[in-house]
Amino acid sequence: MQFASTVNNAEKTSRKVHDDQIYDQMFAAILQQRLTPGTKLSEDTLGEIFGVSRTVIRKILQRLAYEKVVQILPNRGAFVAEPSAEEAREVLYARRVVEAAIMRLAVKSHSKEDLKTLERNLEAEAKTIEAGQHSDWVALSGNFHLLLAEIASNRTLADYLRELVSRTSLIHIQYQSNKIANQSCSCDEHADIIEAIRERDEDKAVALMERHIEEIEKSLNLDGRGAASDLYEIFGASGGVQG
Amino acid sequence: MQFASTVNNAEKTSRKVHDDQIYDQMFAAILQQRLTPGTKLSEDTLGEIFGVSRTVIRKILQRLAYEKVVQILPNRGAFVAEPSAEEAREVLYARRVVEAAIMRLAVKSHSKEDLKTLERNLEAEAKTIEAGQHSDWVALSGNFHLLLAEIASNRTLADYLRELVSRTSLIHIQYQSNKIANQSCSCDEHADIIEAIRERDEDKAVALMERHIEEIEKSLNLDGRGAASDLYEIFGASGGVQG
DNA sequence: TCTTGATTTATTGTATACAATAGAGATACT
DNA sequence: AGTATCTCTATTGTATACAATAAATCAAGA
Repeated sequence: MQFASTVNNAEKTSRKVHDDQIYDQMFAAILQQRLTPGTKLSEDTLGEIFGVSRTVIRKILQRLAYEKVVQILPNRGAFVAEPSAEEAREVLYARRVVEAAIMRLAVKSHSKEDLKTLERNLEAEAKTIEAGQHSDWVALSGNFHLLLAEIASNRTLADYLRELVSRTSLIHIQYQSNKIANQSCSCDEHADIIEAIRERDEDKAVALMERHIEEIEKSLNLDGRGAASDLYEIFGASGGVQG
Repeated sequence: MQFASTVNNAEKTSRKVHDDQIYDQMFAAILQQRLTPGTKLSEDTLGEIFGVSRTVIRKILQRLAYEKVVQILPNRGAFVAEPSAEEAREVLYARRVVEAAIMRLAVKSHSKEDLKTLERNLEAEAKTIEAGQHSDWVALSGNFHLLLAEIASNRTLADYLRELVSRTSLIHIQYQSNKIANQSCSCDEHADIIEAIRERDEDKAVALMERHIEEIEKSLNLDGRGAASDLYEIFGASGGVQG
């Protein structure tokens, strides 16, 4: 599966590409939940796995840290990020803002070809839902938003959105509530958005998108204590365990 | 002069701080136009200047590159960025979007103390204009916007704005037109914005901010050929020089 | 004289060696 | 037994050595 704009800049020198391949693998591993929040990312280990020295691993970790997907603690090393509930709310607010702007641009400037691309993505989403391939669906769902950013053709906003989408994936992992029911709704919401774009109804498309992101936020469990304190819920609110 | 949030994360290990000091110096040098767009940033030279190895310089250059203040060309090295006219328009559009959102938050959540901070900054701006200290004014003017981001207390948006403001400084250097007259107006525009915030008139404050950023864009010379082709203007549109 | 090509040189890219730090574990003491 | 301190070890942070690349210089030919 190939998604939009995984690699950004990179004039294609054979060496640079190698770096980006490792980056892509780590990035994908985190978003597909094969690396879960809090996991230690040892430089030596990663170096051995990918057959490169710590030098190049460190560079990649710093990039991931800048994108807030990884957290680097001085003298302690790198860990898969564990976004707080507050950070989650910030990210979703930022997404509402950025995606509304992208939507206005996309509605104005989209071509028929763009609509087809969106529809192809939508079909793929539907298939993964039917097949119950959850992590594939998460990726495709994020990709829908990134496609819109590409259509809007504002590189700056697109870069921000890419960052926000990947952070949202991490947030989903940490704060997914049991009522995942309305995640399948999201597919319909995407369909409605495509329709509004086709009609070139800017305000409607923006409203739908804002509502869509609100739904995402609602589907999260941001109110209780954070994931770190979940032990209280897990073991019930009662007193001692050994007593 | 100390500006808002130059250093972001940095748990204060003595070593980490050292890195950030070098980063701050380079960042400031670029924004104060002591390093102009296109300047080569040699790793060896910078290492000698700051008394560290290339390792740490490379890390800093990569961070600056991620912030789009520096451009890294594979096997060629790092250069102070030379934003294109298209990039300039993108950045200013992104600013309009991000700052409108920040403004809504700031209007809602500001304290009296915040208003005083903004007014102190405004006074400092006025002084630098009187004294004709142009580069100081540019810095303070940018700082006004960063203060608003702090008041809004959405770290994600604040980080984006910080990046956008520094890129705007570079854009100003490359595309400043001769009609710098309305730059002094900006000070008044800031004053109006503070007033709207005090009145807690959200829509008015947002409208003023959007207009303010449009003014900034208007004051730039984005329509003609880019800075690279400026030689044509400089030597006139005529034919040969030697003939 | 201008262009084309090979050679040299300067600079970046990567690996590795060494230094500094933090955490784990052991030991001594209360 | 529990706590505090010390030592040791594993890992990160930094410097440096070496490899690879690109551009600058120089030479040769048209």
